[in-house]
Amino acid sequence: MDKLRLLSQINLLDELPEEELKKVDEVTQTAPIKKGTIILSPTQQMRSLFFLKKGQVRLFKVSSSGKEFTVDLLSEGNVFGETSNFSLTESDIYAETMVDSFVCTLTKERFEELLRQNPDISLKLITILTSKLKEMYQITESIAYKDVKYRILLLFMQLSNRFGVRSGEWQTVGVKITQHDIASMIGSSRETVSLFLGELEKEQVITRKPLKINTVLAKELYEVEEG
DNA sequence: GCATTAAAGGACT
DNA sequence: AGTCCTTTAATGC
Repeated sequence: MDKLRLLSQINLLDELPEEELKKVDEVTQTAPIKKGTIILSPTQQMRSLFFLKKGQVRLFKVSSSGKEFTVDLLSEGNVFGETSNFSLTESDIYAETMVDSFVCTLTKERFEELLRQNPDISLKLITILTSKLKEMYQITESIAYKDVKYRILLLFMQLSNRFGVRSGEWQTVGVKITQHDIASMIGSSRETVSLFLGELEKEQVITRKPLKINTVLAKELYEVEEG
């Protein structure tokens, strides 16, 4: 596995010149991690940041009654805790690999050093965090005021914009996701998600295998329900 | 309008 | 074969 090439695929780092990339490479360690592994939990806090080189990771919280709320999905090229660990507060967040993955670790100190030396990376990090914040605002608002069908569409639009591939009016969602995952991201239940996915498929707003969303039809549905 | 429960079928390893 | 994922229907808030 070409470590350097994988590093250059980290979206935060892709603007780094080669020599800087090599420096980063020297202070990081890459490890293969099997699907379903908890790599971060409230009880085993790490003082490092993670670069997800390959695979998919889910960040989630667990309520006192044992229910999971998924905060974020991460795909190849993402850094975490972009959203959790890097903020000073120790948070009760779990990170679990959803597929077999390659994760590389970087100490917080090294990462901060990297930011100081490369203002462009800092700016890019702000951009990433800002757009994530915007997404979270949308999701929380939709949980307060919108129905489940709307929330599913909103989620798909967000995932699709971040991870998907566009071809005309159709966009792939771009991540491997179960109905339980969806439910845990929009504050719903698996069964209800199943019901509405069925409806959305009949209405031809989405397709499954592969999971795609028709952005035009989705937007129409937004407007109807916003009125 | 949706969660919950239950029950059963399908898919993955 | 066993676990995980999905679907469907009934019930009640």
